Amino acid sequence: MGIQERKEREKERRRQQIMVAAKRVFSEKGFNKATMEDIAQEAELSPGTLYLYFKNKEELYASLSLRILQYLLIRVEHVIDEKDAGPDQKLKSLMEAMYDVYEFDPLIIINMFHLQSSETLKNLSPELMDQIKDLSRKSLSLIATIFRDGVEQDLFIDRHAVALADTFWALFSGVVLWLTSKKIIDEQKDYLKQTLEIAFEIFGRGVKKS
Amino acid sequence: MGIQERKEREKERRRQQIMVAAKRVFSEKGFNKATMEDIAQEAELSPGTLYLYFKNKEELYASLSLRILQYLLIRVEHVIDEKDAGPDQKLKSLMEAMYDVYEFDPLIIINMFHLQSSETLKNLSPELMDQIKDLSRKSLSLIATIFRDGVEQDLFIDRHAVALADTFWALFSGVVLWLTSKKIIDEQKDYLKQTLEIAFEIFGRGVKKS
Amino acid sequence: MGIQERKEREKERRRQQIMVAAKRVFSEKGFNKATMEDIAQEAELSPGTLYLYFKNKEELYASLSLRILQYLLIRVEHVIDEKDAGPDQKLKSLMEAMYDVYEFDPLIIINMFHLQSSETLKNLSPELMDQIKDLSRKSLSLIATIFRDGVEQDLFIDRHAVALADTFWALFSGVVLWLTSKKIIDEQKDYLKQTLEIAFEIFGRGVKKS
Amino acid sequence: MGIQERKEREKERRRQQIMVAAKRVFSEKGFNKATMEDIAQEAELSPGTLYLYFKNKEELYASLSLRILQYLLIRVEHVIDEKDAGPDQKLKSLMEAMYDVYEFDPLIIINMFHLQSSETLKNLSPELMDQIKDLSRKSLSLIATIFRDGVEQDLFIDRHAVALADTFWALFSGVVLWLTSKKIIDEQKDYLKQTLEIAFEIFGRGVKKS
DNA sequence: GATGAATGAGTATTCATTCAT
DNA sequence: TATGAATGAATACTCATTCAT
Repeated sequence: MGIQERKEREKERRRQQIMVAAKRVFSEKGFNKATMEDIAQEAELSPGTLYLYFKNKEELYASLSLRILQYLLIRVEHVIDEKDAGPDQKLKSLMEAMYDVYEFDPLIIINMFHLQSSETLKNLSPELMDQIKDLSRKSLSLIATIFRDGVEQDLFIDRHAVALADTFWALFSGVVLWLTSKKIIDEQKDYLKQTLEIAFEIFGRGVKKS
Repeated sequence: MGIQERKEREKERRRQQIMVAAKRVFSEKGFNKATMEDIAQEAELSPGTLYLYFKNKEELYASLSLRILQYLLIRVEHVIDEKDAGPDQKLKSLMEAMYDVYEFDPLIIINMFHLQSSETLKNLSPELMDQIKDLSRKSLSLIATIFRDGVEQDLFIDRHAVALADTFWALFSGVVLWLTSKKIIDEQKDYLKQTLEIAFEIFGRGVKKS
Repeated sequence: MGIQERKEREKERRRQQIMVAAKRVFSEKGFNKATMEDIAQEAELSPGTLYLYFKNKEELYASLSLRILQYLLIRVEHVIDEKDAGPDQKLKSLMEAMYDVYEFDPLIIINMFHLQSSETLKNLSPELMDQIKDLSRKSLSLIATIFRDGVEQDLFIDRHAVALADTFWALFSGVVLWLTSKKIIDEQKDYLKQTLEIAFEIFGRGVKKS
Repeated sequence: MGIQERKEREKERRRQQIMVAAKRVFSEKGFNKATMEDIAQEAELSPGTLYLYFKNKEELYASLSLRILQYLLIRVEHVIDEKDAGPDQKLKSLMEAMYDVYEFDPLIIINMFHLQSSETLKNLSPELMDQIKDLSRKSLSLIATIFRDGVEQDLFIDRHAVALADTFWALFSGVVLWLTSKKIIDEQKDYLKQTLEIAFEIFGRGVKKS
C-alpha cells in the first residue's frame, strides 16, 4: 500500500505540474493557439507524457476549469457554514469569495464559460463533463440557498433564489469578461477590482429590500 | 450612375448573404470548427467567392461584430435623444435597448468580446479594427453620459459615470455569456429574458440613490 | 476584305497590347508570381479578354519568347546576307546582333530557356511549340553556316559547326543568366555589357585559328 | 556522447534521405509542380516529417543548391592547392573540376541560378541565404585568383581577373542551361560533355596570350 | 513510465479559367 | 467583342496524437 500510495501521489504531482504549465500557456495564447508542444516545453516534459495524464488537449483544458470549480465550491461551502451570519453577511462573504476565485485564476475563469458553451468540446470524457456540471450545480445551489434564506426572511427582494444566484454569477463573470476583453488584466488589475467592487456593491443594494 | 449604383447595391447584397450564412455557421460551430467551405455551402456560393467580399476568415467574423455594434449605437443614440426623459427614464430605455440588441444576435454578442480580447486576431485590417473600436467607444461614452447626468442630478450613487457604464455593460454581457454557457438559448429564451430582467432591475435599484 | 483586314489588324494590335503588358509583369514578378489579373490590369483590360487572344497563361508567356526568336532570326538573316563579309566579319556582326537581341528584352531571354526545358509547359498548343522550335532551329542552323564557312576556309578551329554554334549560343545565354542571377540588370547594365564583350572576345579568339 | 552523436548522425541521415528524394522530384517536375506530397512519397515519409527537417519548401529546395556549392568549393580549393602547377595547369584542372560538379548534379546546378535571381525566394532563412552567398563568393574569388596569377604572369590576356572568373562561370552555366533546355541530359550526356569540352577549350584558347 | 520522432488528416487561401450578360 | 463575377481545384503547412524504443 505504501508503494501504491506513493505512486499515486507521484502521479498526482505530475498532473499538477502539467496543469500549472497548461494554465500559463493557455492564459497567454488561448486554447487554439496553444500547442501541446508548448505546454510540454513549459512543463519540461515530452509531448507524449502529457497523454499519459490527460486523454487529450481538451480534457487537459477542461481540467483547469475543474480545479477552479473545486476551489469555488470550497469557498462557497465556507460561506454557507458561517452559522451565525445572516443572509446579509453571507452575501458579503460570498462577494469576497468571488474576489478570491478571480485571483486564483483570472483568465481561466472566462474560458470556463467558453468550455461549457462550446459545441466543439465533444471530446471530453463523460466523467469529466459530469464532474464539471456537478461542481457547477453544487456551487450554484449553495449560493441559491443564501438567497433563499434572504428572500424567506424578507430581507431580499422577492425573486426566485435560483434566478438571483444566476444573476449574481453572471454579474461576476460579465465583469471579468468585459474587462478582460479590454485587456485590462495585468496592466490595471486595480481597475478591474474597482469595477468588480462597484458591480457587487450595486448587486448587494439591488438585492436587498428597501 | 444607375448602373454604378445597382452594382454597388448588388455587391452589398452579396456581402449580406455571406454574413447571414457566416452567422449561422459560426453560431453553430464556433470560429475554429467553422470552415470557409461550410460557410460557402451555407451561402450557396463557392469558397473563392467569399474572398471577393472578405479579406479572410477573421475579417468575415469580425464583420459580424461590427454589424451588431452599429445596431447598438443606433439604439443608444435614440435613448440619448429622448429629450424629455430624465436619467431614470433613460436608464429604463437603455435596458430595453439592450434586450433588443440581444434579440438581434444572441450568440455573436459574446463572440464580440472574444474578438476584442483575442491575441489571435491580428489579421484584421486596421480599418476594420478601428471601426470596431470606434463604435464600441462611442456607444460606451454615450451610455456614460446617462450615468453622468444621473450622478450630477444626485439621482444615482456617486460613482464615476464611466465605471457605472462599464458595470452596466458587464452585467449585460455577463448574463448573456452565463446563460449561453448553459445553452439556454433557443430552448429557453424566456428564462434568459427573465434573468436579464432581474439583472437589470437589480442594476436599476442599485444605481439609484436610496 | 478592307473590313476583314482592318479587323485582323485591330486584333493584332490587341495581341501586342497584351504582350507588352505581359512582358512588363512577367519581367517584374516571374512566371509564377505574375497573375492573369496583374497582366489584365497592366493592359487595362479584363482578365476574360486575355483569353480571347491567348489560349492560356503559358501560351501568353511562350508568345513572348516567340517574339524574341522572330527578332533573332531577322537579325541573323541580315548577318548571313552580308555578301562581301568573310566568316570573320560575320562572327563579329553576329556578336553585335546578340547584343541587340539582349537589349530587346534582357529578362525574357533567360525565361525562354526555362520555357523550353520545363516539364510543366505541356499546355502549349502544338502549333506554338512548333513555331518556337522551328525558329530556334532556323536561327541556330544559320549561325552554324557561319561557323561551317569559317571551318571550311580553315579560319576557325576544326570543330563541327553545330557544336560551335551551340557553344556560341550557350556562352551568350550563360552570361545573361549568370549576370541576371546577380541582379545586375537595371543597376549595372554597363557591367553586363562589358562582360558580354569580354565573353565574346574570348570566344572570338578561341574560335579563330592561330 | 555516444547517444547524442548517434542521434545527430541519424538526423543527418534523414536530411540526406529527404534531399535525395527532393532532388529527384524537383529535377523531374521543377519547383512549382513538385508538391511536398510528391517529395514525401518519394522519400517514403509523411509530409509532416519533411517539416521536421526543413523549414519550408523553398528552404528544402535551396538546401540542394547549398550541397552543390559545398562540393564546388572543395574542388576549387583542391585546384588552388596544386602548389607546383602554374595558372595554365590550374585552369585545366578547374575545367575538370567543373565537369565533376556537373556530374554531381546536372539539373540542380541551373536551378541554383534561378534561386539566386528569384524575387520569390524571400522565405529563406537569412542563415541559409548567407551560407549560399558565402559559398558562392568564396568559390568565385578562389577562381579569380587563378586568373589573377595568369594575368600577372602575363600568360593570360590582360583582363580583370574577376571579369574572367565571371565569364568562366557564365560559360559553364550557359552550356549546362542551353543544353538542358534541349533536354539532352540523360539521353545524350555525351553530347553535353563534348560541348562542355569545346566550350572550355575555346575559353582556354581565348584566355591565353598568343 | 517517459520519450520524441513520425504521422497524416484537416483547411485557409489563391488564381487560372469560364460564361452569362 | 468585352466584361468581371464566380468558380473550385489544388497545396503548403500545422499539430494533436501515437507508438517503438
